[in-house]
Amino acid sequence: MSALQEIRNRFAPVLAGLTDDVELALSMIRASQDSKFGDFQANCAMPLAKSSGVAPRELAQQIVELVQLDNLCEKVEVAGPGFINLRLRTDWLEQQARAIVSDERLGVSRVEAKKIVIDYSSPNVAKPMHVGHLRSSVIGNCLERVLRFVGHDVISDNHIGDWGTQFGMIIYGYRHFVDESAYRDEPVAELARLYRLVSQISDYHEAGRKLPDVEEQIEKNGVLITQLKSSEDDPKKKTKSLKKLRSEHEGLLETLAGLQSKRRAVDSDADFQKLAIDHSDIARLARLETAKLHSGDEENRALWDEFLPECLKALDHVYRKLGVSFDKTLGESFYQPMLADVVADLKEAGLAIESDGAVCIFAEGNDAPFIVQKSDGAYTYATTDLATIRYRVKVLGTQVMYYVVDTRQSEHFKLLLDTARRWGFGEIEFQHVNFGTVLGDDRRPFKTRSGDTVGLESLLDEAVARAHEVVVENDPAATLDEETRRGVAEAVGIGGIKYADLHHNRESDYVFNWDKMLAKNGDTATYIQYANARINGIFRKGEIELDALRADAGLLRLEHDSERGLFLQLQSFGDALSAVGREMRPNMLTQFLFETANRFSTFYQDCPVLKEADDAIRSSRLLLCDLTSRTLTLGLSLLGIDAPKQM
RNA sequence: GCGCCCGUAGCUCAGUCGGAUAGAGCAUCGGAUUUCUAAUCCGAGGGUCGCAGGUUCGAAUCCUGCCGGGCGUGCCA
Repeated sequence: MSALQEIRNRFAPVLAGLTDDVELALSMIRASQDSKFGDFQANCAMPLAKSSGVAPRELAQQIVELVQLDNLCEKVEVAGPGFINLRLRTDWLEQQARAIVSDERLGVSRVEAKKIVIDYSSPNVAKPMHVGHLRSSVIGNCLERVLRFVGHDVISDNHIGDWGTQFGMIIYGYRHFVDESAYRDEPVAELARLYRLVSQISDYHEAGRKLPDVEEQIEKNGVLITQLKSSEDDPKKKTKSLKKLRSEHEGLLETLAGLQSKRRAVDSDADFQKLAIDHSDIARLARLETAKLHSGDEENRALWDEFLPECLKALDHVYRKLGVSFDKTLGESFYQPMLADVVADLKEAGLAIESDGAVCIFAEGNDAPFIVQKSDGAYTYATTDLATIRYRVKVLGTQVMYYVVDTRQSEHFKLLLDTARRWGFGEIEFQHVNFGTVLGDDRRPFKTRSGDTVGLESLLDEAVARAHEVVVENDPAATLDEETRRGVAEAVGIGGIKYADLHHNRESDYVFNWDKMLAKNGDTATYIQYANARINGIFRKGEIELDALRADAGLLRLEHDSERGLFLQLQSFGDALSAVGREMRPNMLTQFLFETANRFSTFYQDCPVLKEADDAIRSSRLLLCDLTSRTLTLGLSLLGIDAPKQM
């Protein structure tokens, strides 16, 4: 049990006599932000004073006198308007260490288990994964690990898009453009090429159709701007409309550039151009192939059966590099047979009605409908999502569902979850665990120089390659062999990418920056990994037997400020993890680990370990090192990051 | 038009059920090393928390208005 939990337990009976909402009052006991106020502070006296009619400081004093803290805290002060400042007795802290040293879970207790499905990553198969899939995969995987560690019964589910329009495109491509030998050698690469080819031709024609429109709009827009400039409107209003028009203008120019580049990609190559012209109706025909697949056409179904395993293999390849795996991979195709029944059920329940030929669900206070069947009879992802919810609850027995999905889909999830509640799943706890966009230096969504989305696999490879350079640079004496170096590069590279993502508040957009994520200093994975490597360096150099050390461990001695500060941090590991699980925020774990590594580095500077002459102090420090290493290693592993023993 | 989100140090960001003098990293400047790995440590400077009101003992945090930016918005997922 952490010190914070212990303090809260001591306060609970006293606060129960003062308020109905003890939990709320207890949540106001927290670690002090400044050590001069002690280790912990209770801020509950001020708000409680209001209802009880006693002066806050006086109430704080009364609470202090009633709470049984004798063996726990050394001094208790009432300060300011009614803060209660607590400082732990060092001998109490030293006692705690015993329990943690012998506990594999490092003193982190388990919560009451809930059956949770966490839905993340969810790429479309047959298209290469890109940087947009990074956040969902990394955040989702971290939360999965944390939730499981704190004791929940977790199922991770990769809800892949394996039944969508991309298969029509691949089928069309396969029928017309396949390179047989390339397909035999590397089916996935060939399928990806076919997908890209078909979408390029399709985009080419679409761009051709749209170009005149966009050009016309730009012209109109230009005229509007000129007119507005010379108009006699209220100047404030004028500036505002002008600004809006200009930003629209910029948007249009960007669209125009995009369309022109799609045209150029084809026109610049005479053969390609000819091919495109020969397949001018490609978009419609590809859609037709999709429709045939969905309506049970045998040939298309056979092709789908042939392609899908290859696509899954390609995904696995990336997931292996990323260190991510799933309990289930139940994609759109899995739910496809259930969709008709879902719509029928929704209609019967009186939730879904027909509107403009589509079957829609309207939510109160929302204009946009939730469309579960399009006017052409096809189902949508909304239908699939509802079928998924029903399956997860009825078949898997799920109590909690988390969706780790881009924040731009908030509207969809709002409607989905509202519908689910009205459909009879009101008892289920749903949360859209939303996240922001990965941006480039230009603050636009992260793209390559040529404007393409960044492939996830190449991104990971580049991270490892860059990390390898850093490893070599930092090991001029070549004390590490090449295999070790590669292992470190992998841990540092992949870890760097993951950490950069996880240490931001997940709801914020963030700017992708190579130098920062692989930097040796600062709030990075490397810094934390390095702290751990140094600890293991001590063990290696001192030839320390860890099992023996733990077995005949004496008391931890926390005499030096940096020893005490480090252990105080270590014993709050469980507090950090429960915060992550409660808020679904991995950055609360990265923050904990950074702070831990930081305090270790200070301790390392201040307190010699192997060189310490006093045996008791020496072994106490070794034990502290061991606890730190175990905490860092476990903490990093919950982020999905490796912790090399040497680097 | 409507809806949602954001605006914190030169830069990148924490700060989420209101709490003490608003924090970190980078960058800048200064200091520490015959090292238990300097991929380190210690210190300094740097802020009208977009603006203006309001609620409160107390506001970066809650409410209102304004300014600036992003995203979404009926048959794509």
